[in-house]
Amino acid sequence: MSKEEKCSIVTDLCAPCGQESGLEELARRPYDERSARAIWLQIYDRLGQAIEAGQVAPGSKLPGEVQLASMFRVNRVTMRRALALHQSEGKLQARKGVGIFVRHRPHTFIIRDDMSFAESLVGSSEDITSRTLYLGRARPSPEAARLFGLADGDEVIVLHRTRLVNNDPIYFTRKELPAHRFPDFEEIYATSGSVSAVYRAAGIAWFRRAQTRIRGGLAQGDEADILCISTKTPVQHVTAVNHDPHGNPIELSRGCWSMASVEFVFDASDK
Amino acid sequence: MSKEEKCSIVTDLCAPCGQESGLEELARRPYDERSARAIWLQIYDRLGQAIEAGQVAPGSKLPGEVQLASMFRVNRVTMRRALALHQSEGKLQARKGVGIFVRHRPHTFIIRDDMSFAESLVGSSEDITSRTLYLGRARPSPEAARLFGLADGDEVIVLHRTRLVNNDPIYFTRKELPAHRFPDFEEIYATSGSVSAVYRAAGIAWFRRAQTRIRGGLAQGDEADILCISTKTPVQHVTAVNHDPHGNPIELSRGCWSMASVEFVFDASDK
DNA sequence: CAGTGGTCTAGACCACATG
DNA sequence: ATGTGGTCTAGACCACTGG
Repeated sequence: MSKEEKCSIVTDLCAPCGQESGLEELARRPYDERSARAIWLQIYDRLGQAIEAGQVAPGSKLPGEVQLASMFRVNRVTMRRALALHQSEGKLQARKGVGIFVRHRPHTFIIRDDMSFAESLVGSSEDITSRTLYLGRARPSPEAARLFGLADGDEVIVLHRTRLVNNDPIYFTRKELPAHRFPDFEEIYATSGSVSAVYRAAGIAWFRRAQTRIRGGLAQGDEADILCISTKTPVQHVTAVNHDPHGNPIELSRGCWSMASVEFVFDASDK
Repeated sequence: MSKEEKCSIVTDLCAPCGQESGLEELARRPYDERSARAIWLQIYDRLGQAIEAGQVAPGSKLPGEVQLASMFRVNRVTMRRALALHQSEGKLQARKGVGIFVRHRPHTFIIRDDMSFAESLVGSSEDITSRTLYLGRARPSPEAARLFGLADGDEVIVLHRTRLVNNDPIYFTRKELPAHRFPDFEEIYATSGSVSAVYRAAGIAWFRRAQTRIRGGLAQGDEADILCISTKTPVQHVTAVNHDPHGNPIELSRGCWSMASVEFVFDASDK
Protein backbone atom coordinates (compact mmCIF):
# COMPACT_ATOMS: atom_id res chain seq x y z
CA MET A 1 0.00 0.00 0.00
CA SER A 2 2.59 2.51 1.04
CA LYS A 3 4.95 1.13 -1.55
CA GLU A 4 2.39 1.59 -4.27
CA GLU A 5 1.87 5.12 -3.16
CA LYS A 6 5.57 5.74 -3.45
CA CYS A 7 5.57 4.38 -6.94
CA SER A 8 2.71 6.53 -8.08
CA ILE A 9 4.50 9.60 -6.82
CA VAL A 10 7.60 8.53 -8.66
CA THR A 11 5.73 8.52 -11.92
CA ASP A 12 4.26 11.86 -11.02
CA LEU A 13 7.72 13.28 -10.71
CA CYS A 14 9.06 11.74 -13.83
CA ALA A 15 6.16 11.84 -16.22
CA PRO A 16 6.01 15.36 -17.65
CA CYS A 17 9.62 16.09 -18.26
CA GLY A 18 9.27 19.83 -18.35
CA GLN A 19 7.49 19.93 -14.99
CA GLU A 20 8.55 21.97 -12.01
CA SER A 21 9.28 19.66 -9.11
CA GLY A 22 9.72 22.38 -6.50
CA LEU A 23 13.35 21.47 -6.18
CA GLU A 24 14.32 23.06 -9.44
CA GLU A 25 13.63 26.55 -8.21
CA LEU A 26 15.76 25.90 -5.15
CA ALA A 27 18.50 24.45 -7.28
CA ARG A 28 18.65 27.47 -9.54
CA ARG A 29 19.32 29.95 -6.77
CA PRO A 30 22.92 31.15 -6.77
CA TYR A 31 25.26 30.18 -3.95
CA ASP A 32 26.69 32.58 -1.42
CA GLU A 33 30.29 32.37 -2.54
CA ARG A 34 31.75 34.63 0.09
CA SER A 35 29.94 32.78 2.83
CA ALA A 36 31.98 30.62 5.13
CA ARG A 37 29.30 27.98 4.70
CA ALA A 38 30.39 25.30 2.29
CA ILE A 39 28.33 24.74 -0.83
CA TRP A 40 27.33 21.26 0.20
CA LEU A 41 26.00 22.70 3.45
CA GLN A 42 24.05 25.34 1.55
CA ILE A 43 22.51 22.57 -0.54
CA TYR A 44 21.83 20.67 2.65
CA ASP A 45 20.03 23.71 4.04
CA ARG A 46 17.84 24.11 0.98
CA LEU A 47 16.93 20.45 0.89
CA GLY A 48 15.99 20.58 4.54
CA GLN A 49 13.78 23.60 4.02
CA ALA A 50 12.11 21.97 1.05
CA ILE A 51 11.38 18.87 3.09
CA GLU A 52 10.14 20.77 6.10
CA ALA A 53 7.94 23.00 3.96
CA GLY A 54 6.51 19.98 2.22
CA GLN A 55 7.69 21.14 -1.19
CA VAL A 56 8.83 17.58 -1.72
CA ALA A 57 6.14 15.16 -0.66
CA PRO A 58 6.86 12.66 2.13
CA GLY A 59 7.38 9.23 0.67
CA SER A 60 8.25 10.57 -2.75
CA LYS A 61 11.42 9.78 -4.63
CA LEU A 62 14.00 12.42 -5.34
CA PRO A 63 15.59 12.75 -8.76
CA GLY A 64 18.70 10.63 -9.22
CA GLU A 65 21.99 11.81 -7.81
CA VAL A 66 23.41 12.66 -11.20
CA GLN A 67 20.36 14.68 -12.10
CA LEU A 68 20.33 16.41 -8.72
CA ALA A 69 24.00 17.26 -9.07
CA SER A 70 23.36 18.77 -12.46
CA MET A 71 20.36 20.70 -11.16
CA PHE A 72 22.41 22.18 -8.34
CA ARG A 73 25.36 22.70 -10.68
CA VAL A 74 27.80 20.79 -8.49
CA ASN A 75 29.73 17.58 -8.73
CA ARG A 76 27.97 14.41 -7.74
CA VAL A 77 30.30 13.95 -4.77
CA THR A 78 29.34 17.35 -3.42
CA MET A 79 25.67 16.56 -3.90
CA ARG A 80 26.14 13.28 -2.07
CA ARG A 81 27.52 15.00 1.00
CA ALA A 82 24.38 17.06 1.37
CA LEU A 83 22.21 13.99 0.85
CA ALA A 84 24.24 11.87 3.25
CA LEU A 85 23.85 14.34 6.09
CA HIS A 86 20.10 14.34 5.67
CA GLN A 87 20.17 10.57 5.80
CA SER A 88 21.98 10.78 9.12
CA GLU A 89 19.22 12.99 10.41
CA GLY A 90 16.54 10.65 9.17
CA LYS A 91 14.94 13.01 6.68
CA LEU A 92 16.05 11.03 3.64
CA GLN A 93 16.60 7.38 3.03
CA ALA A 94 18.58 5.92 0.14
CA ARG A 95 17.83 2.49 -1.27
CA LYS A 96 20.58 1.05 -3.37
CA GLY A 97 19.58 0.55 -6.95
CA VAL A 98 16.25 2.26 -6.36
CA GLY A 99 16.53 5.86 -5.32
CA ILE A 100 16.46 8.35 -2.50
CA PHE A 101 13.18 8.85 -0.71
CA VAL A 102 11.79 11.50 1.56
CA ARG A 103 11.14 9.77 4.84
CA HIS A 104 7.59 9.31 5.76
CA ARG A 105 7.48 11.86 8.48
CA PRO A 106 10.44 12.65 10.68
CA HIS A 107 8.09 12.49 13.62
CA THR A 108 9.83 12.31 16.91
CA PHE A 109 8.00 10.00 19.23
CA ILE A 110 7.83 10.89 22.88
CA ILE A 111 8.59 7.78 24.88
CA ARG A 112 7.82 7.95 28.56
CA ASP A 113 9.63 5.60 30.82
CA ASP A 114 6.58 4.42 32.72
CA MET A 115 4.58 3.53 29.65
CA SER A 116 4.81 0.87 27.04
CA PHE A 117 5.55 1.94 23.52
CA ALA A 118 1.94 1.58 22.40
CA GLU A 119 0.69 3.64 25.32
CA SER A 120 3.09 6.39 24.49
CA LEU A 121 1.46 6.81 21.15
CA VAL A 122 -2.21 6.71 22.05
CA GLY A 123 -4.07 9.61 20.61
CA SER A 124 -1.70 9.98 17.74
CA SER A 125 -3.20 9.08 14.42
CA GLU A 126 -0.36 6.78 13.49
CA ASP A 127 -0.83 3.24 12.33
CA ILE A 128 1.21 1.16 14.74
CA THR A 129 2.02 -2.43 14.04
CA SER A 130 4.53 -4.88 15.35
CA ARG A 131 6.32 -7.78 13.76
CA THR A 132 7.93 -10.74 15.45
CA LEU A 133 11.28 -11.53 13.88
CA TYR A 134 12.32 -14.39 16.09
CA LEU A 135 11.05 -16.38 19.04
CA GLY A 136 12.91 -19.24 20.64
CA ARG A 137 14.96 -20.46 23.55
CA ALA A 138 18.67 -20.11 23.93
CA ARG A 139 21.47 -19.77 26.42
CA PRO A 140 21.36 -16.43 28.19
CA SER A 141 23.65 -13.54 27.47
CA PRO A 142 26.12 -12.83 30.26
CA GLU A 143 24.11 -9.85 31.45
CA ALA A 144 20.86 -11.83 31.45
CA ALA A 145 22.45 -14.72 33.33
CA ARG A 146 23.68 -12.33 35.97
CA LEU A 147 20.41 -10.42 36.16
CA PHE A 148 18.19 -13.48 36.48
CA GLY A 149 20.66 -15.43 38.57
CA LEU A 150 20.65 -18.33 36.14
CA ALA A 151 22.69 -21.46 36.64
CA ASP A 152 24.64 -23.29 33.99
CA GLY A 153 22.27 -24.91 31.54
CA ASP A 154 19.33 -22.62 32.30
CA GLU A 155 17.69 -21.15 29.24
CA VAL A 156 16.01 -17.90 28.37
CA ILE A 157 13.15 -17.05 26.06
CA VAL A 158 14.50 -14.89 23.24
CA LEU A 159 12.14 -12.58 21.40
CA HIS A 160 13.11 -10.22 18.60
CA ARG A 161 10.48 -7.76 17.54
CA THR A 162 10.11 -4.57 15.54
CA ARG A 163 7.65 -1.77 15.80
CA LEU A 164 6.41 -0.11 12.66
CA VAL A 165 4.67 3.22 12.38
CA ASN A 166 2.88 3.66 9.10
CA ASN A 167 4.83 0.65 7.88
CA ASP A 168 8.14 2.34 8.67
CA PRO A 169 10.27 0.38 11.14
CA ILE A 170 11.48 2.78 13.78
CA TYR A 171 12.44 0.52 16.63
CA PHE A 172 13.40 -3.02 17.36
CA THR A 173 14.11 -4.92 20.51
CA ARG A 174 15.77 -8.12 21.64
CA LYS A 175 14.19 -9.47 24.80
CA GLU A 176 15.43 -12.17 27.14
CA LEU A 177 13.21 -13.71 29.80
CA PRO A 178 13.97 -16.54 32.24
CA ALA A 179 12.47 -19.63 30.65
CA HIS A 180 11.52 -21.38 33.87
CA ARG A 181 9.03 -18.65 34.73
CA PHE A 182 7.23 -18.79 31.41
CA PRO A 183 6.82 -22.46 30.44
CA ASP A 184 4.05 -21.69 27.92
CA PHE A 185 5.54 -18.55 26.42
CA GLU A 186 5.42 -19.59 22.78
CA GLU A 187 1.87 -20.84 22.97
CA ILE A 188 0.39 -17.80 24.67
CA TYR A 189 2.40 -15.33 22.69
CA ALA A 190 1.34 -16.99 19.46
CA THR A 191 -2.32 -16.44 20.20
CA SER A 192 -2.10 -13.05 21.91
CA GLY A 193 0.94 -11.49 20.30
CA SER A 194 1.52 -9.72 23.59
CA VAL A 195 4.21 -10.14 26.23
CA SER A 196 1.91 -8.67 28.86
CA ALA A 197 -0.52 -11.50 28.19
CA VAL A 198 2.23 -13.99 28.85
CA TYR A 199 2.99 -12.21 32.10
CA ARG A 200 -0.61 -12.46 33.21
CA ALA A 201 -0.81 -16.12 32.26
CA ALA A 202 2.22 -16.71 34.45
CA GLY A 203 0.50 -15.04 37.37
CA ILE A 204 2.27 -11.71 37.03
CA ALA A 205 -0.48 -9.15 37.20
CA TRP A 206 1.74 -6.16 36.52
CA PHE A 207 5.39 -5.28 36.14
CA ARG A 208 7.60 -2.33 36.80
CA ARG A 209 10.41 -0.76 34.81
CA ALA A 210 13.29 -1.03 37.24
CA GLN A 211 16.11 0.39 35.17
CA THR A 212 16.59 2.09 31.84
CA ARG A 213 19.91 2.82 30.20
CA ILE A 214 20.36 4.97 27.12
CA ARG A 215 23.45 5.08 25.02
CA GLY A 216 24.03 6.59 21.62
CA GLY A 217 25.88 4.89 18.83
CA LEU A 218 26.04 4.27 15.13
CA ALA A 219 23.90 1.64 13.46
CA GLN A 220 25.68 -1.62 12.73
CA GLY A 221 24.86 -3.74 9.72
CA ASP A 222 21.96 -5.80 11.05
CA GLU A 223 20.48 -2.89 12.97
CA ALA A 224 20.61 -0.73 9.89
CA ASP A 225 18.95 -3.42 7.81
CA ILE A 226 16.06 -3.90 10.20
CA LEU A 227 15.47 -0.18 10.66
CA CYS A 228 15.90 0.51 6.95
CA ILE A 229 18.56 3.12 7.53
CA SER A 230 22.07 3.29 6.19
CA THR A 231 24.93 2.06 8.31
CA LYS A 232 26.71 4.63 10.44
CA THR A 233 23.41 6.42 11.05
CA PRO A 234 23.13 7.54 14.67
CA VAL A 235 20.89 5.37 16.83
CA GLN A 236 19.89 5.14 20.45
CA HIS A 237 20.52 1.90 22.27
CA VAL A 238 18.15 1.36 25.14
CA THR A 239 18.54 -1.36 27.74
CA ALA A 240 15.58 -1.90 30.04
CA VAL A 241 14.96 -4.20 32.97
CA ASN A 242 11.45 -5.12 34.11
CA HIS A 243 10.60 -6.46 37.55
CA ASP A 244 7.55 -8.34 38.76
CA PRO A 245 5.59 -7.01 41.78
CA HIS A 246 7.96 -8.82 44.13
CA GLY A 247 10.98 -7.06 42.69
CA ASN A 248 12.29 -10.05 40.80
CA PRO A 249 13.65 -9.32 37.32
CA ILE A 250 11.60 -10.96 34.59
CA GLU A 251 12.75 -9.26 31.41
CA LEU A 252 15.88 -7.81 29.90
CA SER A 253 15.23 -5.81 26.76
CA ARG A 254 17.79 -4.28 24.44
CA GLY A 255 16.27 -1.87 21.97
CA CYS A 256 17.57 0.15 19.09
CA TRP A 257 15.92 3.34 17.88
CA SER A 258 16.57 5.45 14.90
CA MET A 259 17.95 8.45 16.75
CA ALA A 260 16.07 11.00 14.72
CA SER A 261 12.67 9.64 15.56
CA VAL A 262 12.54 9.50 19.32
CA GLU A 263 12.77 11.55 22.46
CA PHE A 264 12.89 9.92 25.87
CA VAL A 265 11.11 11.48 28.81
CA PHE A 266 11.62 10.47 32.41
CA ASP A 267 9.32 11.90 35.05
CA ALA A 268 10.06 11.51 38.71
CA SER A 269 7.62 8.87 39.89
CA ASP A 270 6.83 10.38 43.29
CA LYS A 271 5.64 13.61 41.80
CA MET B 1 49.80 20.79 30.37
CA SER B 2 47.87 18.39 28.26
CA LYS B 3 48.70 20.45 25.22
CA GLU B 4 52.35 20.27 25.98
CA GLU B 5 52.08 16.56 26.33
CA LYS B 6 50.46 16.37 22.94
CA CYS B 7 53.29 18.34 21.43
CA SER B 8 55.95 16.16 22.91
CA ILE B 9 54.29 13.10 21.49
CA VAL B 10 54.13 14.78 18.14
CA THR B 11 57.85 15.19 18.08
CA ASP B 12 58.19 11.61 19.22
CA LEU B 13 56.28 10.53 16.17
CA CYS B 14 58.07 12.75 13.75
CA ALA B 15 61.60 12.74 15.00
CA PRO B 16 63.25 9.53 13.75
CA CYS B 17 61.92 9.33 10.27
CA GLY B 18 62.55 5.65 9.82
CA GLN B 19 60.72 4.72 13.01
CA GLU B 20 57.84 2.30 13.24
CA SER B 21 54.79 4.12 14.51
CA GLY B 22 52.63 1.02 14.93
CA LEU B 23 50.35 2.24 12.21
CA GLU B 24 52.75 1.35 9.45
CA GLU B 25 52.42 -2.36 10.04
CA LEU B 26 48.64 -2.05 9.91
CA ALA B 27 48.84 0.01 6.77
CA ARG B 28 50.97 -2.54 4.96
CA ARG B 29 48.51 -5.38 5.34
CA PRO B 30 46.71 -6.21 2.12
CA TYR B 31 43.01 -5.54 1.76
CA ASP B 32 40.36 -8.17 1.41
CA GLU B 33 39.35 -7.38 -2.14
CA ARG B 34 36.59 -9.94 -2.46
CA SER B 35 35.07 -8.81 0.81
CA ALA B 36 31.85 -6.90 0.67
CA ARG B 37 33.38 -4.52 3.16
CA ALA B 38 34.55 -1.35 1.50
CA ILE B 39 38.21 -0.46 1.73
CA TRP B 40 37.54 2.67 3.71
CA LEU B 41 35.66 0.54 6.24
CA GLN B 42 38.56 -1.89 6.45
CA ILE B 43 40.85 1.03 7.17
CA TYR B 44 38.34 2.27 9.70
CA ASP B 45 38.43 -1.14 11.39
CA ARG B 46 42.20 -1.20 11.59
CA LEU B 47 42.40 2.30 12.98
CA GLY B 48 39.82 1.43 15.59
CA GLN B 49 41.75 -1.65 16.65
CA ALA B 50 44.96 0.31 16.83
CA ILE B 51 43.34 2.92 19.04
CA GLU B 52 41.64 0.39 21.28
CA ALA B 53 44.82 -1.62 21.65
CA GLY B 54 46.76 1.51 22.50
CA GLN B 55 49.13 1.09 19.57
CA VAL B 56 48.61 4.78 18.96
CA ALA B 57 48.91 6.70 22.20
CA PRO B 58 45.91 8.71 23.47
CA GLY B 59 46.50 12.41 22.89
CA SER B 60 49.07 11.77 20.18
CA LYS B 61 48.90 13.20 16.70
CA LEU B 62 48.39 11.02 13.69
CA PRO B 63 50.46 11.46 10.56
CA GLY B 64 49.00 13.92 8.07
CA GLU B 65 46.18 12.83 5.81
CA VAL B 66 48.37 12.73 2.73
CA GLN B 67 50.95 10.62 4.49
CA LEU B 68 48.28 8.31 5.92
CA ALA B 69 46.72 7.91 2.52
CA SER B 70 50.06 6.97 1.04
CA MET B 71 50.77 4.55 3.89
CA PHE B 72 47.44 2.80 3.34
CA ARG B 73 47.89 2.99 -0.44
CA VAL B 74 44.56 4.72 -1.03
CA ASN B 75 43.41 8.09 -2.19
CA ARG B 76 43.21 10.84 0.34
CA VAL B 77 39.43 11.00 -0.02
CA THR B 78 39.14 7.33 0.90
CA MET B 79 41.41 7.84 3.86
CA ARG B 80 39.30 10.77 4.98
CA ARG B 81 36.16 8.68 5.07
CA ALA B 82 37.71 6.28 7.55
CA LEU B 83 39.00 9.16 9.66
CA ALA B 84 35.68 11.01 9.53
CA LEU B 85 33.75 8.05 10.87
CA HIS B 86 36.08 7.76 13.82
CA GLN B 87 35.55 11.43 14.49
CA SER B 88 31.82 10.81 14.60
CA GLU B 89 32.40 8.15 17.19
CA GLY B 90 34.63 10.38 19.24
CA LYS B 91 37.81 8.37 18.91
CA LEU B 92 39.61 10.94 16.79
CA GLN B 93 39.49 14.70 16.65
CA ALA B 94 40.71 16.83 13.78
CA ARG B 95 41.98 20.37 14.29
CA LYS B 96 42.13 22.42 11.15
CA GLY B 97 45.61 23.45 10.23
CA VAL B 98 47.06 21.35 13.04
CA GLY B 99 46.40 17.66 12.71
CA ILE B 100 44.29 14.72 13.78
CA PHE B 101 44.57 13.59 17.36
CA VAL B 102 43.66 10.45 19.23
CA ARG B 103 41.06 11.47 21.74
CA HIS B 104 42.12 11.41 25.28
CA ARG B 105 40.14 8.40 26.31
CA PRO B 106 36.82 7.52 24.79
CA HIS B 107 35.57 6.80 28.27
CA THR B 108 31.86 6.59 28.49
CA PHE B 109 30.64 8.21 31.65
CA ILE B 110 27.74 6.65 33.46
CA ILE B 111 25.34 9.41 34.42
CA ARG B 112 22.67 8.48 36.90
CA ASP B 113 19.58 10.53 36.97
CA ASP B 114 19.48 11.01 40.72
CA MET B 115 23.04 12.25 41.00
CA SER B 116 24.84 15.33 39.97
CA PHE B 117 27.52 15.04 37.36
CA ALA B 118 30.32 15.20 39.90
CA GLU B 119 28.73 12.51 42.05
CA SER B 120 28.44 10.23 39.08
CA LEU B 121 32.16 10.29 38.66
CA VAL B 122 33.33 9.79 42.23
CA GLY B 123 35.82 7.02 42.49
CA SER B 124 37.03 7.47 38.96
CA SER B 125 40.52 8.79 38.73
CA GLU B 126 39.58 11.50 36.28
CA ASP B 127 40.46 15.13 36.77
CA ILE B 128 37.12 16.92 36.66
CA THR B 129 36.92 20.66 36.30
CA SER B 130 34.23 23.07 35.29
CA ARG B 131 34.33 26.39 33.52
CA THR B 132 31.76 29.16 33.56
CA LEU B 133 31.21 30.57 30.09
CA TYR B 134 28.52 33.06 30.87
CA LEU B 135 26.52 34.33 33.82
CA GLY B 136 23.87 37.02 33.59
CA ARG B 137 20.22 37.90 33.58
CA ALA B 138 17.95 37.87 30.59
CA ARG B 139 14.40 37.37 29.43
CA PRO B 140 13.31 33.76 29.82
CA SER B 141 13.00 31.33 26.99
CA PRO B 142 9.41 30.37 26.21
CA GLU B 143 9.79 27.03 27.96
CA ALA B 144 11.31 28.62 31.04
CA ALA B 145 8.59 31.26 31.21
CA ARG B 146 5.95 28.56 31.07
CA LEU B 147 7.73 26.32 33.56
CA PHE B 148 8.33 29.01 36.15
CA GLY B 149 5.06 30.80 35.50
CA LEU B 150 6.80 34.09 34.81
CA ALA B 151 4.99 37.26 33.91
CA ASP B 152 6.01 39.72 31.25
CA GLY B 153 9.15 41.51 32.30
CA ASP B 154 10.32 38.85 34.75
CA GLU B 155 13.90 37.81 34.29
CA VAL B 156 15.87 34.60 34.67
CA ILE B 157 19.41 33.90 35.73
CA VAL B 158 21.29 32.46 32.76
CA LEU B 159 24.32 30.29 33.39
CA HIS B 160 26.40 28.60 30.72
CA ARG B 161 28.93 26.13 31.95
CA THR B 162 31.14 23.33 30.64
CA ARG B 163 32.52 20.28 32.34
CA LEU B 164 35.99 19.11 31.48
CA VAL B 165 37.47 15.72 32.18
CA ASN B 166 41.23 15.72 31.94
CA ASN B 167 40.92 19.09 30.24
CA ASP B 168 38.66 17.64 27.55
CA PRO B 169 35.26 19.32 27.37
CA ILE B 170 32.63 16.60 27.25
CA TYR B 171 29.50 18.39 28.32
CA PHE B 172 28.02 21.83 28.53
CA THR B 173 24.80 23.18 29.87
CA ARG B 174 22.64 26.26 29.63
CA LYS B 175 20.70 26.83 32.83
CA GLU B 176 17.80 29.17 33.48
CA LEU B 177 16.58 29.95 36.98
CA PRO B 178 13.83 32.35 38.11
CA ALA B 179 15.66 35.52 39.12
CA HIS B 180 13.26 36.53 41.88
CA ARG B 181 14.14 33.44 43.91
CA PHE B 182 17.90 34.01 43.76
CA PRO B 183 18.54 37.72 44.29
CA ASP B 184 22.21 37.14 45.19
CA PHE B 185 23.00 34.50 42.61
CA GLU B 186 26.01 36.17 41.04
CA GLU B 187 27.61 36.99 44.34
CA ILE B 188 27.27 33.55 45.92
CA TYR B 189 28.12 31.71 42.73
CA ALA B 190 31.25 33.82 42.30
CA THR B 191 32.61 32.75 45.67
CA SER B 192 31.39 29.16 45.72
CA GLY B 193 31.30 28.25 42.06
CA SER B 194 28.40 26.00 42.90
CA VAL B 195 24.71 26.20 42.07
CA SER B 196 23.87 24.03 45.06
CA ALA B 197 25.45 26.65 47.30
CA VAL B 198 23.18 29.28 45.79
CA TYR B 199 20.22 27.01 46.47
CA ARG B 200 21.18 26.66 50.10
CA ALA B 201 21.72 30.39 50.47
CA ALA B 202 18.20 30.89 49.12
CA GLY B 203 16.80 28.54 51.76
CA ILE B 204 16.50 25.55 49.49
CA ALA B 205 18.06 22.72 51.40
CA TRP B 206 17.76 20.16 48.64
CA PHE B 207 16.24 19.75 45.23
CA ARG B 208 14.82 16.97 43.17
CA ARG B 209 15.16 16.10 39.51
CA ALA B 210 11.54 16.23 38.37
CA GLN B 211 11.95 15.50 34.69
CA THR B 212 14.67 14.51 32.29
CA ARG B 213 14.37 14.44 28.53
CA ILE B 214 16.94 12.95 26.18
CA ARG B 215 17.08 13.54 22.49
CA GLY B 216 19.78 12.76 20.01
CA GLY B 217 20.97 15.14 17.35
CA LEU B 218 23.94 16.45 15.44
CA ALA B 219 26.19 19.11 16.87
CA GLN B 220 25.53 22.59 15.60
CA GLY B 221 28.28 25.15 15.14
CA ASP B 222 28.49 26.62 18.63
CA GLU B 223 27.97 23.26 20.32
CA ALA B 224 30.71 21.72 18.24
CA ASP B 225 33.07 24.57 19.07
CA ILE B 226 32.53 24.30 22.80
CA LEU B 227 32.85 20.52 22.87
CA CYS B 228 35.80 20.56 20.49
CA ILE B 229 34.17 18.19 18.06
CA SER B 230 33.46 18.64 14.40
CA THR B 231 30.03 19.76 13.31
CA LYS B 232 27.55 17.04 12.42
CA THR B 233 28.96 14.82 15.16
CA PRO B 234 26.20 13.02 17.04
CA VAL B 235 25.35 14.51 20.42
CA GLN B 236 22.82 13.97 23.16
CA HIS B 237 20.60 16.87 24.13
CA VAL B 238 19.40 16.62 27.70
CA THR B 239 16.73 18.84 29.19
CA ALA B 240 16.31 18.63 32.94
CA VAL B 241 13.94 20.28 35.39
CA ASN B 242 14.75 20.60 39.08
CA HIS B 243 12.18 21.18 41.79
CA ASP B 244 12.58 22.48 45.31
CA PRO B 245 11.23 20.42 48.25
CA HIS B 246 7.78 22.01 47.79
CA GLY B 247 7.57 20.86 44.20
CA ASN B 248 8.16 24.27 42.69
CA PRO B 249 10.43 24.35 39.63
CA ILE B 250 13.66 26.22 40.26
CA GLU B 251 15.91 25.26 37.37
CA LEU B 252 15.67 24.45 33.70
CA SER B 253 18.86 23.03 32.28
CA ARG B 254 19.62 22.20 28.67
CA GLY B 255 22.74 20.16 28.26
CA CYS B 256 24.67 18.86 25.32
CA TRP B 257 26.90 15.80 25.53
CA SER B 258 29.28 14.35 23.07
CA MET B 259 27.31 11.23 22.30
CA ALA B 260 30.28 8.92 22.38
CA SER B 261 31.21 9.75 25.92
CA VAL B 262 28.10 9.18 27.96
CA GLU B 263 25.56 6.62 28.98
CA PHE B 264 22.46 7.59 30.92
CA VAL B 265 21.09 5.34 33.61
CA PHE B 266 17.68 5.69 35.22
CA ASP B 267 16.84 3.58 38.23
CA ALA B 268 13.32 3.35 39.54
CA SER B 269 13.34 5.47 42.69
CA ASP B 270 11.04 3.27 44.76
CA LYS B 271 13.23 0.25 44.39
C1' DC C 1 56.33 30.46 5.41
C1' DA C 2 55.18 25.39 5.07
C1' DG C 3 52.02 21.99 6.56
C1' DT C 4 47.48 20.90 7.89
C1' DG C 5 42.61 19.66 7.34
C1' DG C 6 38.29 21.15 4.51
C1' DT C 7 36.29 21.51 0.08
C1' DC C 8 35.43 20.63 -4.81
C1' DT C 9 35.90 18.61 -9.47
C1' DA C 10 35.72 15.12 -13.44
C1' DG C 11 35.73 10.83 -14.47
C1' DA C 12 35.40 5.79 -13.60
C1' DC C 13 33.82 1.08 -12.10
C1' DC C 14 30.79 -1.72 -9.32
C1' DA C 15 26.61 -4.15 -7.15
C1' DC C 16 22.11 -3.78 -6.94
C1' DA C 17 16.94 -3.49 -7.98
C1' DT C 18 13.59 -3.02 -11.34
C1' DG C 19 10.96 -3.77 -15.59
C1' DA D 1 19.26 -3.72 -20.20
C1' DT D 2 18.89 0.32 -17.70
C1' DG D 3 19.34 3.40 -14.02
C1' DT D 4 20.32 3.63 -9.27
C1' DG D 5 23.25 4.52 -5.20
C1' DG D 6 28.08 3.10 -3.28
C1' DT D 7 32.92 3.33 -3.95
C1' DC D 8 37.40 4.96 -5.55
C1' DT D 9 40.87 7.79 -7.97
C1' DA D 10 43.97 11.87 -9.22
C1' DG D 11 44.38 16.22 -9.01
C1' DA D 12 43.33 21.01 -7.36
C1' DC D 13 42.45 25.19 -4.47
C1' DC D 14 41.38 27.18 -0.04
C1' DA D 15 41.62 28.74 5.02
C1' DC D 16 43.68 27.92 8.93
C1' DT D 17 47.61 27.12 12.29
C1' DG D 18 52.08 27.15 13.77
C1' DG D 19 56.89 28.37 13.93
